[in-house]
Amino acid sequence: MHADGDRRSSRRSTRSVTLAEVAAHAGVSPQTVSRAIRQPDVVSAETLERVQESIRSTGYVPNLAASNLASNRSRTIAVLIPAVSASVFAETVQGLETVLAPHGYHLFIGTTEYSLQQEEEMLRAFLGRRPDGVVLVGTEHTPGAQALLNAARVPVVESWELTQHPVDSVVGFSNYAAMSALIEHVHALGYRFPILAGQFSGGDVRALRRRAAFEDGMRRLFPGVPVRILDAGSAGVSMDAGRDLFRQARADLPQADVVMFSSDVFAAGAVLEAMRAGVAVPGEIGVTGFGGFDVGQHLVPTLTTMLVPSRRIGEEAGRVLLERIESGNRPAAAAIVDVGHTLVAGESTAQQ
Amino acid sequence: MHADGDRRSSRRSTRSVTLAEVAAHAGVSPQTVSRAIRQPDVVSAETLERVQESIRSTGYVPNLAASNLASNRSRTIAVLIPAVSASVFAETVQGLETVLAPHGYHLFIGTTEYSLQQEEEMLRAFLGRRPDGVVLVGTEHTPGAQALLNAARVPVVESWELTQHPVDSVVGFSNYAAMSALIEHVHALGYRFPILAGQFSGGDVRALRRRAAFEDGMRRLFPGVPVRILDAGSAGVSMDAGRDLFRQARADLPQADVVMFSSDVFAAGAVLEAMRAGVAVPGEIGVTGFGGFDVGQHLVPTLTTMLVPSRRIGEEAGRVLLERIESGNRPAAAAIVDVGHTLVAGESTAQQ
DNA sequence: TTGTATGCGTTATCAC
DNA sequence: GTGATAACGCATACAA
Repeated sequence: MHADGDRRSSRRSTRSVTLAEVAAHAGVSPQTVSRAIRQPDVVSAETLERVQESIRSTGYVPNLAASNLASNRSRTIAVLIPAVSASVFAETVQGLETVLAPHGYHLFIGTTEYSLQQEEEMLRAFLGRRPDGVVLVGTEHTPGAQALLNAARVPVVESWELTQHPVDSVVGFSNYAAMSALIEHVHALGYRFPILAGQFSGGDVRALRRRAAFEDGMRRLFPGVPVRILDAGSAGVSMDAGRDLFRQARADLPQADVVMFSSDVFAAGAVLEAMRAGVAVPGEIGVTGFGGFDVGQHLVPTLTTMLVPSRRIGEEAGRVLLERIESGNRPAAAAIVDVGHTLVAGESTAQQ
Repeated sequence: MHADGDRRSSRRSTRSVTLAEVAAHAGVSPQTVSRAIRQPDVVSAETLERVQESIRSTGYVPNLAASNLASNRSRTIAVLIPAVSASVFAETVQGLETVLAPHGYHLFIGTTEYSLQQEEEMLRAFLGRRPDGVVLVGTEHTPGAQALLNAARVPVVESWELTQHPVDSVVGFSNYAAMSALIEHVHALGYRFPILAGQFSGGDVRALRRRAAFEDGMRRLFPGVPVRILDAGSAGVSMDAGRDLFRQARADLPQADVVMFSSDVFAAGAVLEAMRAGVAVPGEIGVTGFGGFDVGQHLVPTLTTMLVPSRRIGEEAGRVLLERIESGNRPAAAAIVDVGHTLVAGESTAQQ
């Protein structure tokens, strides 16, 4: 036993104000200060006033690491996305933040750069923070990541895809169904030789799903037509790459009458390249995108695309997490939320 | 005193593996496990091997909240930006992440929605996490926020602006100088009646700096020419708003021969609206943007703009933080880093 | 309504 | 090279 109240300088490194100091200042016990903060209505009015005054004058900021340790709740959500600078995921993060911040949850953001291996590593590091929830992009993970998630006993929301067997819950849409709907639209317009262009070797699993839908759609709707796919490699999703893909399509596959891009970013680059090169879209060749980005709807011609509710994915994921957390994470609450997708019939394709 | 090693169920809520359990499994003391993780070279080879094996087989994930509490280091950086979905700040976050993640620092992201009041509130909440560093956007903060920052005794990097008197360090560029350079370029091209269009009532302090530079530039370079500014209100920065601003400019200020937008997003919307409306840019009217976004350089015509190194701001901020943290945050290390800006003379303006 | 005792999982200190 | 012990700052259970 030792005398308390004084500062033994042995370990003390921060000079930040502690709850105990506020208590001393207010002439009450630490417990009362804690209560005054977290359940103000349980404390008498005078005491509350005195404590609040002490908090103000001492400049007390509660140490959430200590709170976390003691209460085993971190009020933290770990979010792993392929890249922050990819605007679609930024929208999702914004959606999460909008829903979670008002409830006192803060977001840890990490980027995987489309690598499942890196996802596992970041996950391991993030789980050390004992988050109250985890949000991932995609439904594919390394066995190691799966094991970590299962062991963590924390609500997990996978996103941007759908599966009947999520780790826990999932909020997204079917990339396969969305791309299928798009190629059906192209077929209905009377196009005869669609090709797919995009980036399929950078680790983006969802792009691969869309490619599979294109391939299956070709065989189903365009029997006899060769299935042609242009791959930008792993150069990154940029308008520059879209421009290059479009040039390549014109040069190597002149028979194609519509180029379906795996992202609006590529498609926008293509439409602008077409304009610069004097190629009429949709007159000479049709173009479709994927994503429903702002820029596509302002282009001349506007883009035919598949609109994906990026922000809503974040909002729904946030709601699912809150529900799971509040409910004490009982298994029954697991959810599969399909946010759907919307075909946008723009001017970059036309009835043939 | 009590017997250790067994689990008293009274408080225990997590069933996650603890360091002590790993120690028991390996037949060593907890301290040795801790060392094996953090200073592997201090532990004997056999012990190290045994501990690592125990970590693997138990699935141990260190609790960083406890580590934080004991070591008084959180390996956490608090980042407050106006909005995640604004791509420029997402780039900055990406830059921060790139530099900091390899050093084991994780990012807490919060959004202020361009409100200084909200910045203060989020800051208060974030400081409770005891971050090892703080990154803010802008050099203007509420007195309350200033007080919090000073009391926190943590490296702080302000960004996206410059000042001679930062709270601590600052990484950015002069919005005033950048806009001044742009209007000088417009003047050199022979334009006679520039107007400014953008959003100046949404709380974006940096946009106000640019507006001030425009106003001063007008008086200096275009004496006698009325200073006209179109404000989009607080509707948000979107291509839609850019389109509307352009229409308004054509309708209300037909004498203007160049519209200077406060963001490339507005300018891109304007250029595309001009195309749709059959207005020749730069033939009938010139357009400039601000930011140097990807889309602007692919438009037809390409955008005359001021390129801002968003990502580099994040990278430099990360480096400054690392340096400050490693050096024990001694005041001498404070830095003022000017990342500069680059004029991009595009096709949307022409010699008159 | 308020106070006391104790544990949360880790690291720092110091002894061996 | 390894271990025992005492913090770190707060929240929970229980007592008063």
